[in-house]
Amino acid sequence: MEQCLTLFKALSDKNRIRIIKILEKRPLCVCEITTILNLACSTTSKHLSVLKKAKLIFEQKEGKWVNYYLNKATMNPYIKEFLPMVKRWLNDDMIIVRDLRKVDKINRNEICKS
Amino acid sequence: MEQCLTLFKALSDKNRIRIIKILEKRPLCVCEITTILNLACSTTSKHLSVLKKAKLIFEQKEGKWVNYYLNKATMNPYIKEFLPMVKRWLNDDMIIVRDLRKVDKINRNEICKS
DNA sequence: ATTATATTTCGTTATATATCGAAATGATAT
DNA sequence: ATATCATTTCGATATATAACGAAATATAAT
Repeated sequence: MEQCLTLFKALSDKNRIRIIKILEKRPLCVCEITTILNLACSTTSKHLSVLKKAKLIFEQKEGKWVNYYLNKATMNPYIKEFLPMVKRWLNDDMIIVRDLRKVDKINRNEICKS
Repeated sequence: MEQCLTLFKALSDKNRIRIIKILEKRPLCVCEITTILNLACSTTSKHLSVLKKAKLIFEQKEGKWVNYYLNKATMNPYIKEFLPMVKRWLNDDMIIVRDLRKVDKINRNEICKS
């Protein structure tokens, strides 16, 4: 039950859904996600920790960056069913479409320096 | 997006998940649900309105009672995928098992009078 | 009509959560 | 070693939500 609740709670925030949808495209670091969502990076970090706790994503360090990956290969039965379902959802949503376009354009070497 | 969020939010509360799970067994009125969950009936009513707003359930009046039904025949694509999934989940959960047993034993003519 | 029962609405309170900016931490490059 | 950049943690604030009891509403029974 707790696992299930953690999963639903993780997905019951617009910005966290946006994160899941952009990670479907490719892994991203915190500052790329921050730029796309237009949030404070501390806020993005918090959202990522919620998604990580729900086992929807995992992280891998790459130098000074922390890359976040969608947990597609999970053994967790809930996530295993859930992720493919969410993948089919919201692909026509204006916000999601716009976010996904940004993923293509973004370059991590150009953003966080400012 | 809003529809999707409303759905996830509706399911991100333990008592509302419990309601969905007991309604899988059969339609129930507010006072039956209130007894099973052991809440104030105003609280139950509020949870039901959240689930109704998310289109997960619908109501039908029967005299002084209001029966709530799981919206199995919905055309809503999200709900259509979601309900069967939730139906497969949590069937071994202690709380759910206990709730489902209560559904069998409960009799609406014996409860709310007190 | 009056009473009883079921449900919803309203007002209040306590708790949870989203957000930010500042400070702390970790890693790289100079 | 110091400076720089990325990320996380912390503290504060604003908003959302869950819960209750009391009052209001709706229906049924007397």
